[in-house]
Amino acid sequence: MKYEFHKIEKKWQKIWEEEKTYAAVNGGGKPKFYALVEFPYPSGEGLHVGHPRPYTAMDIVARKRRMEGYNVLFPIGFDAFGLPTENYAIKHRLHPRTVTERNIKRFTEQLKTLGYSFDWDRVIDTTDPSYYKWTQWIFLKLFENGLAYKTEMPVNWCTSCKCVLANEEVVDGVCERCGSEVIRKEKSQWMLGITKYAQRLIDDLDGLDFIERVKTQQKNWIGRSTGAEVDFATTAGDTMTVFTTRPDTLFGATYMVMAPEHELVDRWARIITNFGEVEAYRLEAARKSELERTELSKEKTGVELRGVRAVNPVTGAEIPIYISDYVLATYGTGCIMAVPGHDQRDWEFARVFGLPVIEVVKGGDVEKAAYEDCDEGVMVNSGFLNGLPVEEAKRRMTDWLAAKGLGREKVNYKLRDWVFARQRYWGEPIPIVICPRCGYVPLPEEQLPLLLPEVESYEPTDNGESPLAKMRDWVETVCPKCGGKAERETDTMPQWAGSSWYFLRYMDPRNDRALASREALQYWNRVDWYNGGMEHTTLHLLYSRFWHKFLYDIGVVPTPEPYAKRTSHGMILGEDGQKMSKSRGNVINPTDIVNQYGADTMRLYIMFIGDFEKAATWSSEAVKGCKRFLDRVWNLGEKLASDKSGGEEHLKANEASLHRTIKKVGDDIEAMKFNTAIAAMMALVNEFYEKGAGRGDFRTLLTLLSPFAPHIAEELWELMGFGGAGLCCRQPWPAYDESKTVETEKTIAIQVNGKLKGTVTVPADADDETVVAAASGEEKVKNLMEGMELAKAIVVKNKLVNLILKPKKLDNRPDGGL
RNA sequence: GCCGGUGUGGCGGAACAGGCAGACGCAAGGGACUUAAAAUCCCUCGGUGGCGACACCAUACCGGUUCGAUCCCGGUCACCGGCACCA
Repeated sequence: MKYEFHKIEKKWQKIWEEEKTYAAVNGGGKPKFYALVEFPYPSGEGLHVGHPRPYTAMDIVARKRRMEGYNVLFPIGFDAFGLPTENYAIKHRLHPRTVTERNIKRFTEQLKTLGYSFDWDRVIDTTDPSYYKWTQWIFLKLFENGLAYKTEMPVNWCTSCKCVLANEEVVDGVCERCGSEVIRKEKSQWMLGITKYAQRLIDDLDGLDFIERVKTQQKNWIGRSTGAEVDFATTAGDTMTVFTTRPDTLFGATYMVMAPEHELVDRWARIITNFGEVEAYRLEAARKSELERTELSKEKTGVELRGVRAVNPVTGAEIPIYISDYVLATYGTGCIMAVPGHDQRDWEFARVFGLPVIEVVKGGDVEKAAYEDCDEGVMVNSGFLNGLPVEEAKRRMTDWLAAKGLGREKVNYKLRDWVFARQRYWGEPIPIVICPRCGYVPLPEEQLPLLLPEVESYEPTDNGESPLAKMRDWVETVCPKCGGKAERETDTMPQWAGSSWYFLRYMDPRNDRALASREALQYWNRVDWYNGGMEHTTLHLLYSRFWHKFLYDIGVVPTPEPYAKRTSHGMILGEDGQKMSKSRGNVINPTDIVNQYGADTMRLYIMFIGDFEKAATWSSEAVKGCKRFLDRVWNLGEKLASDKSGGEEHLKANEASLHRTIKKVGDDIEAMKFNTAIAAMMALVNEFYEKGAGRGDFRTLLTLLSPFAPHIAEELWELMGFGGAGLCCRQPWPAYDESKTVETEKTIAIQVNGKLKGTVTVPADADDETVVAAASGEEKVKNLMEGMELAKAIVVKNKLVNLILKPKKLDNRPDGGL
């Protein structure tokens, strides 16, 4: 009989579905384990070969945990709001709902052919009103707690999507999604106060089992820096407060710079004698897109504000004030003290405008470049700081400023609040009513979900308003507070909203009274192991940690952190080593591979392809190797099945390898070294072919293989008649005996003077004398020892012996020869 | 520029508390079985020299520590990822 994977895979998928083999139960005596993968965006292209890599990996982990006796929750769902669907719907004159349903159906079918052990009873869809009701509910809670607010501010505006973007969505000055130009636009926006959580988002990383690069990337993104705020008096009477990480260099501050947008510029409009010139510069800066602003960063530009000067609080000197776009309005206080001697940007600006450069830290040559080093160098030209090292000077100056009431210690973050509104249709409506008398009024909870209205056209508008704004009978409503005429908020939430809490919904997906019951939240507690892409580190992963902390603070969830462990997989590249894309024509469709070789081969290959954490290049040729391996397993199984003894004997010859393989496969799964786990099983099968195998040996192999290739494992399990009606995936994970993983004899390497000369077989754990004697007895070593004596022997137990030889002293020669 | 990471056969990749470099697989070559092909099975497979048992050179490059270095240390080069005028 041939290995008919099509028939076998369909058969077992049907059985698992009917038996609900992998359904999780909320409660019971077993310990719980929550394994999570990032739920897919159901795009029109269907499943991508990038999906099966993390999904198969976590499926293997989930299956192993079940065999180890855990009650496993391994859910899946769909993150279905979003622009591609909406754009596709517009183009084909369909409703986004229709498109979404069709895509979800297709994704579901494709995922099912891969035999994942998802709990299909818990599937969620973020666009389902019974789901987004709770997304809206969380928004109301954020609003209630002052963490959702609306403000007028410059935002990133994608010219093609006609929609604002979060800072995290702007990459290299262009839209992360469509690659179009992003410009700055002044707009009234809903914001979420993630910056209030900045410190906790850094601190709590310490207790988590996240891979290191995720932690550092999040820390860098949040970008904490400590320094001081310093107040500068001005001749206009207003105080200019700046943030600096180098208060020690205050004596070297020779001028000030403000962001062009800074409000003080407006306030001083009448005092500034060259206001026309200033306005012109401001207009020019505002017109620049993100891209231009970063690209044109070569030469510093700016305009002095004539008529106003600032006073350096330590020197008492009056110094000029400039505006320049190298100072960001959104960081710190929007203005800086410039220390051209010790900040390269200030140095460049000073050179363009011929401003004085004062050296206040000795060690560099401020004529040639700014000297920024903090570790070496002592203070000069700095009054009471002279002679101090930099770190000490920072402390002294901060204390001095605090004592005088001119400054204070300050921590700043690069992280900015989260722009939480999109001017598009296919997203969660924001449940807020704008009342001319009461302001922003939250919708009462009982009115949730606030449904998306049926709209004729989803076309984005050019004036920056959501398509919902055109739905007058939806927009016009009454104020829940005063009952007067009012309007609904017409922006929708960004795609990141639904995915910021989805893992909680899986715990209790059909609950209509809460996002999940208290018991369910308590029971599943938090995700034990979450695997996902590095590209989500500063977006989804950070956002969802923020939401979770908020939910913890208001007593909804029992833990301050949502994920105990986070790992990440590398990308699958096309056969040409390039990122897969339609335009390159190098896209691999996993369903094609399943049809040609079967799901088990697909699963095995995607895990065997290389180091899980690194990018890997797809090879259509190499897939065959995994298929051959399964063929060999199948053929061996058939042969053994014909033995009707029904016994489960083990061959003594396989004992050590078998125990070693159990250990290796188990350890490798935990370390996500799936490629070497598979290699170990391949080696074991090769050994079975050489030495033969007992039915018991094969039984163990099947249990090890079943998380990787579950269909063939079940079929052979049944064919062999193991475990009666019990499925292979219900068997306990095999145990190994450490003492049996060691061989009784070891082949060790012989080195002479550090060079490999051969090998010798000795009993395991043989002592040094035995090893040296055995090595010295080897023919080749004997020859090399001719005329030499053994100076030293280094023995590494069970591994190697190194004999250090040197020429024999001719000690019978008479001294001096006299 | 800053912060991470990675450089190993024709290819994907193993081996890292310093201890036989190249597991496992792909491709390639040879052989067996076939009328033939596919499939399967067996053998070879880092480089150079030699008929040969063998010798020498090889883990991006240069140096160091060590009995011994792909691994540790110093320097150089290349590639990948993240951040990027964050004061």
